[in-house]
Amino acid sequence: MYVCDMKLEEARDKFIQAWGTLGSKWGINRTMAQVHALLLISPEPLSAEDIMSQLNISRGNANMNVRALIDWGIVYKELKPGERREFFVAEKDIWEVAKRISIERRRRELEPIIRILGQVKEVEETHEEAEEFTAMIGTLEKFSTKADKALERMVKADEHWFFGTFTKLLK
Amino acid sequence: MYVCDMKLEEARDKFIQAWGTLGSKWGINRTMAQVHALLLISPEPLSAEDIMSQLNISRGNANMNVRALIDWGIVYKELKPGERREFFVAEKDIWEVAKRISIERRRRELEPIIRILGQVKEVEETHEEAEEFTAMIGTLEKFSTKADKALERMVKADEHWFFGTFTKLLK
DNA sequence: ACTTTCTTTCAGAAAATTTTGAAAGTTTAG
DNA sequence: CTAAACTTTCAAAATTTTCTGAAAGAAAGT
Repeated sequence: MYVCDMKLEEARDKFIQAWGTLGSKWGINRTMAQVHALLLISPEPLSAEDIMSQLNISRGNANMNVRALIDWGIVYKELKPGERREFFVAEKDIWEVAKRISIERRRRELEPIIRILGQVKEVEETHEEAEEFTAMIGTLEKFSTKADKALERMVKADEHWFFGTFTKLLK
Repeated sequence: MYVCDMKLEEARDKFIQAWGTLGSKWGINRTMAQVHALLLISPEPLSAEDIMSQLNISRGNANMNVRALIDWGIVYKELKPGERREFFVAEKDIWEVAKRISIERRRRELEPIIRILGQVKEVEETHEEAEEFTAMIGTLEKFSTKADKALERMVKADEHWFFGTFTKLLK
């Protein structure tokens, strides 16, 4: 093994590790984030076997997390001609990745809470105590809806979706 | 127990539950989010005891999570004259809450990854393989830095806008 | 149809995170 | 100083999440 390879491997590992940690702080599991990191920095498509051996994880785990990444739309299956097995590549356009993640999280997390706020706001208004409660729920609902709309606009806008609308978010 | 109280309690519970679930999807633990929800919809400051009994959690757990919320700057200690024990109130201005959360997450999560990307980019450039790697790391670094700056600007821009409405929201 | 090669599933195991509760620490009052 | 009233800490227990690996499923070649 060459000295220079060592350095590159070290850097790769460090990056994969860090990306995994970041992911786990954002409600994405560590391994899923690591698989994503590995695919991001791999110039060539990787097979399930590659992912398993490079990250030291089981077949089932690798499969589950690759599938989840495909669900999120940030990893693609790739078939090589003359090869039976599947290979995987990450979406390399980071803006696209961020966009897809924001779409997914909006759908999975923001929308459910908005729905529940709507339900909960319909509590009987016959008590004084309820007034403060519904006022807060109303505020939260307004906020969530605004955030939701802002995200939606962001995603619909083109190339500069992020900056064009992100800075306007709170105005 | 009155029928109308039931309905309000139901709604409160449902909201607390939902907020807890949301939190757990965002890397905030369920109980911490529930304590936050409870304080958000409580017109009066609550004591540790109140939180323990309303959420059915232990003293240690209540204390730990209240402290974490205080660290995040979205819950405050409040001392009542003539009372020995401490009471807690949530920041009721949702924009302020969102701002504080974005400040905290930027500091705790975005900054560390930017630091690591910087380190990792300094890998030896003597191999062809390394080129693709450093290119991707560079892209990620640029993206993260931009996101970081955007968040910073957002928070700063908000400060101006925010002062106008600040006083009237504090009752 | 059968074999080979690869993918998916899922129940149980392992790991990580969260919670508890009792003990230790702190503060205030007398 | 001592007791009373709270708050904080932390090791062990409970819970939740994640991972494994063997078995079942699918697809392609012969």
